[in-house]
Amino acid sequence: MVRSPRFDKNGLKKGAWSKEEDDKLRAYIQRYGHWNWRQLPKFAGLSRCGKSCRLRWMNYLRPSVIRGNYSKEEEDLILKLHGDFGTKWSAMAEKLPGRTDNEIKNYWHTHLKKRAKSNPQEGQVIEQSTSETSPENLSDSPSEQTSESYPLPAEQTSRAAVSSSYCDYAVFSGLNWVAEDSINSVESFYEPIQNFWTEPFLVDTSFNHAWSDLVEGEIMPSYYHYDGIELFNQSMQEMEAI
DNA sequence: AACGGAATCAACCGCAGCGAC
DNA sequence: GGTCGCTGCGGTTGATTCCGT
Repeated sequence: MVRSPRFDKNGLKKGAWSKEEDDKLRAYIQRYGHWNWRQLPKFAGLSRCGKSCRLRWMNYLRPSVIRGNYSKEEEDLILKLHGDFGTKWSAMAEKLPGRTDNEIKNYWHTHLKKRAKSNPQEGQVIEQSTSETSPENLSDSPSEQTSESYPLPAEQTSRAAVSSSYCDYAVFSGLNWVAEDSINSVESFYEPIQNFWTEPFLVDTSFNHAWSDLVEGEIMPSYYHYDGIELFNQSMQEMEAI
């Protein structure tokens, strides 16, 4: 089901991701977030292009991604959203927290396209019966509508509330932490890396400033050499121990 | 049991949009 | 206003699995 691994002319790996690669990417983003997808694989020690890393994270490794069968309600909503949005899969994904655009797209092509074709009226029927979940009535916050439309286990609901970017790695690590929360909670959880959290790239925008000027081939900015690599390796060991 | 076509889904590719300079 | 780099999106591909014969 997955493409066999191979290397392109630039030495970048393509094809299926190994568990080791997944672990590296997950651990890296858990620690540092995805401050720059293009540079990320270099610092994470991956022979992948940034695009591939981003896709793997967004569609597979991201903690808020729900894997598993689609419920009848989800199917109906996808049918209806397809009527509203067409092939705007990312817009549809926003209304289906935990499902990725790629996943919805695949599911549409493999399951729902035929259903929609054989019963073109279905979307309209669904629209009437599920008017409370129509885009116009949906909250701007995906997580809010999720908890109403599709009750999720508490853990999933809280995860869905923190959907992307720099928050994901914190959620993944089980911190139940969101951006607005105090840094203190993180510091107390991860005592050994408190310097990391107080360094410049703690703040979203500072990621770029702190990292974008790196010299090619330099693994970490000099002032992060110890904390960065050592703690990254430590993180990997911690994960393996779990 | 063996084969072939259909179904599935992770991953790739190319392009558009956006912000920075 | 033009160019460049980066990100995200939608369409497509291809390896694997499933299922009927």
